[in-house]
Amino acid sequence: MSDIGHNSIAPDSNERLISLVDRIERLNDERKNISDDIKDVYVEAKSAGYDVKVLRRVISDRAKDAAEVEEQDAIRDMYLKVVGLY
Amino acid sequence: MSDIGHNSIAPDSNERLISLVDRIERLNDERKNISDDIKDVYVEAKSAGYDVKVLRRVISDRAKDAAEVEEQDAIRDMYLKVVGLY
Amino acid sequence: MSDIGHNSIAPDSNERLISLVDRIERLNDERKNISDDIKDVYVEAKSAGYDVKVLRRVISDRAKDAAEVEEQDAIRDMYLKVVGLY
Amino acid sequence: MSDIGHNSIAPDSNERLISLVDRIERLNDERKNISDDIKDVYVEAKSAGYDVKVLRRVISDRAKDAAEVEEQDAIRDMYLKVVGLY
DNA sequence: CGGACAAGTTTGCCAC
DNA sequence: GTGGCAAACTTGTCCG
Repeated sequence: MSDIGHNSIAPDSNERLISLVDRIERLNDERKNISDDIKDVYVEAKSAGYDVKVLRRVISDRAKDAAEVEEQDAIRDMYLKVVGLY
Repeated sequence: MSDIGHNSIAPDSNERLISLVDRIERLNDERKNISDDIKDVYVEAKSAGYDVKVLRRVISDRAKDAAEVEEQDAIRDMYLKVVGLY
Repeated sequence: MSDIGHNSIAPDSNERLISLVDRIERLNDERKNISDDIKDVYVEAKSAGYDVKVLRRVISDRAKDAAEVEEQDAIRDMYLKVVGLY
Repeated sequence: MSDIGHNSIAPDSNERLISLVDRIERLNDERKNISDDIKDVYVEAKSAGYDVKVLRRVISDRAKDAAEVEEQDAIRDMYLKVVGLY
């Protein structure tokens, strides 16, 4: 009886599994390299005198749509108005 | 010859070391419990309809002094003005 | 229409928000105090001649070992589930 | 006096800031594409009948095992240093 | 919506 | 003592 349909261990072949693992691991490596590149750019920004923390926030804001950013800012203002900023 | 002053392994006694480890581990546990309590309060806030993400931001703002919050907001506004918010 | 369920801004009352903020800030303070206590114990350990870096490692290892037990059980269960030996 | 070194707001020029933001956003996009590719491979693995959760575990374990080698060396060095056996 | 995974922030350590 | 580096912990996001 075939394993297919039983959520089994080795539905196809060992080679298939090895291939999948290799591909994922390779992609993970690529992604990590890009993350390192991003880190480098932030270091460069810092060297140029920019405020990295704020820069991250700006990047994050641009990733959302403008409406959402403005709404969250508005909520924040309301909360701060209620509890005060001390 | 005494071990003291040699940055040695067992400067005093095993009991002393065990006591230190126990105390630290107990404090770590307590700290974790408080972290869990904090998490619970945020869950409660969410249930009450508050925006948890913004709430975290407000707590964080209040932990800093007002001047710093305003300065970071100002920098953010400048950056966004330069690159735009799209 | 009620704001509840819409990720609203001021769902209940100012008092509720103030209460939540106070509780979180109080818990944050408690947690910080415990962190300071932990720091103190490490200082004491150092005074007693222990190597703090190694001591941190020991604490960390013991915590991981404890976590590892459940972890290993989870892995075993997962693998056994796949193998089909319930 | 120059702003550089003061965590300044606009240390160089608008073009510089725009360039930095563009580069980061481009890298973020690349990284997201790779993440999507990884996702696709997992979907393919699932289609082939593999248990994705277990597969993730295997990938994770292999990464940890690799890291563990250096880690163990570091621990050994640390402990040996304390024992005084250089 | 809850739990796994990734990102970001903070904290402690070390070199200067 | 300070500032950069590394690691721990917290927070946010995404998938099931």
